[in-house]
Amino acid sequence: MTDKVRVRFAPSPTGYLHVGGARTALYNYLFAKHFGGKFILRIEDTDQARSTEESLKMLIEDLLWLGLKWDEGVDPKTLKDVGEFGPYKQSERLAIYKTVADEIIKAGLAYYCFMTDAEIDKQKELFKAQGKPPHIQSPYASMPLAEALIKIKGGEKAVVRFRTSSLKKDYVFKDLIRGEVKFPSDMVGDFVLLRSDGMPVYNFCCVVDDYKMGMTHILRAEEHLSNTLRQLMIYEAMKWKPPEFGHLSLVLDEDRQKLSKRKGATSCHEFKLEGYLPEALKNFIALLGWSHPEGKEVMSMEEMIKNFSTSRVNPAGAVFDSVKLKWMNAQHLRALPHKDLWNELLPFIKTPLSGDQKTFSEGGWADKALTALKPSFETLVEGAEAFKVFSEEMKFADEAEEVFKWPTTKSVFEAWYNALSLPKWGTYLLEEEFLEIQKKIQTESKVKGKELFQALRVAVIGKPHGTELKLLVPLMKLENLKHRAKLACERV
RNA sequence: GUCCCCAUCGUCUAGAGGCCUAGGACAUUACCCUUUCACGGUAAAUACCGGGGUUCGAAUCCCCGUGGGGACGCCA
Repeated sequence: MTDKVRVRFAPSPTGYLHVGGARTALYNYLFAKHFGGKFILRIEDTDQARSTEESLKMLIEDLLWLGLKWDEGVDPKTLKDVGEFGPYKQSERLAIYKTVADEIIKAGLAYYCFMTDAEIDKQKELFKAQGKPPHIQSPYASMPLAEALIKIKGGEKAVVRFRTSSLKKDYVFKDLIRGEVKFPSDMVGDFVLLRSDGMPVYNFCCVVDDYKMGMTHILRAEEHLSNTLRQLMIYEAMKWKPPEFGHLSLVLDEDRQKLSKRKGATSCHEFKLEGYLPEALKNFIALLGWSHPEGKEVMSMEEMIKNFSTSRVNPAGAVFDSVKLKWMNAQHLRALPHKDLWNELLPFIKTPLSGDQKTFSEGGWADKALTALKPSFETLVEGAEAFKVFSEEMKFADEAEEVFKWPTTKSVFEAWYNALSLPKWGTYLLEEEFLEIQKKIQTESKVKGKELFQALRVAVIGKPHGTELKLLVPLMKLENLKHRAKLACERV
């Protein structure tokens, strides 16, 4: 086993990656890369009712989109194992768990339990009524192993339970994020290691895998904090040295509840569809519980890796603020070189663009269009919306109604239309040509100020507010401008 | 119910006993830039959950409350 840092992200594949899970994955990734260690993806699919290959593919898709590539785990395409500690899917490691369970049974630290669900429920209710903790007290705890084996040979189903009754002490460990945490051993009852169908249970396979896969540090969500006691007991039973643990706080919604699917977007997939950049999502999620030593907020992955430390991870729960995420996205969007921004934006633009518009070149159409429109959108979806002005039919906004009422508007619209109809223009109007027309309308119609500018804008984009016209107009095809001007004339 | 974790502006946070008259960011408001909007700039407003200790001195350490969260599964 190596001294190098080895950490893992161990999701159970039940659908797209949730932002809470994404943060756990990200912190593990940052931690691994910070120390030059390995980031491993392990698939916890022992709950066969919920785990499907379809879900696994969705999960992998999100992880890759985020750019959190793992060094060991499954191949994204074939789902075959990559790395020397495999298999990495728990459903393929059943024999390993069985061997370890047998060892614990042989040592007398676990036993076969034949209790039925009904018996368990009855006992729990009884204990609860007596104000006792609802811990199972199995009558089979004292059954000799040979006897239990005979029952099993006879076809009876049994779970394997870990024996906690003989352990009477506190379990203490130093959490990387929370400091010393102490659990009394009677906090838990005899818990299940192996289900009656032979499938291992989370707390058991987690320990076996973390140990066998050589994990040095476990960074996981707080909901697992109390599970650590059971896991520590298993490490002790096997005389294995436990890794170091760090428990991350939960990501909460606006009501300070654990983030759930019911309220807004919670999966990375949704943010991808809404036009968020993975770099922005990662940056934002990283800040949900971690901070840069100098308080820097907008960061690249390199900066996060360089500065990541569990000592700067906050133990308190963090509310997911989608407004700030949007701001963060805008920051990353605007910092992107136009060529890259254009490549990101293009798949979101559904309206037709001509060939000269689509192809990016320095100082070309797309470059200029981004300069003009970039400050007005914060997501790629909003960006695509902004680009509709170049190809989609114009709709007049409600705010335009007031402009239509001005007595001067009709003459502005007509002057604009007439100017555009002159035969001397090319496919596009140049900025100087537009300014010239504007000037001409002003002097000839004697309209100025907002009566002129807002009316012109309504004739161009259907709204009195928006991008500076001298930037926008030269990007619009003359025929489009003419068409729109005509529509405007028809309205008054 | 039992055990565990957590607690600084509305939100994310800085803060390791004196640098705190509590700093930054998002959001909010005002102003500036701009014949519009957005971007950008400047400024304002807003927080140490409560009570006890310890100390010359507490946001920071300890205790007790309170509040929030988590766990108590043949889920993970």
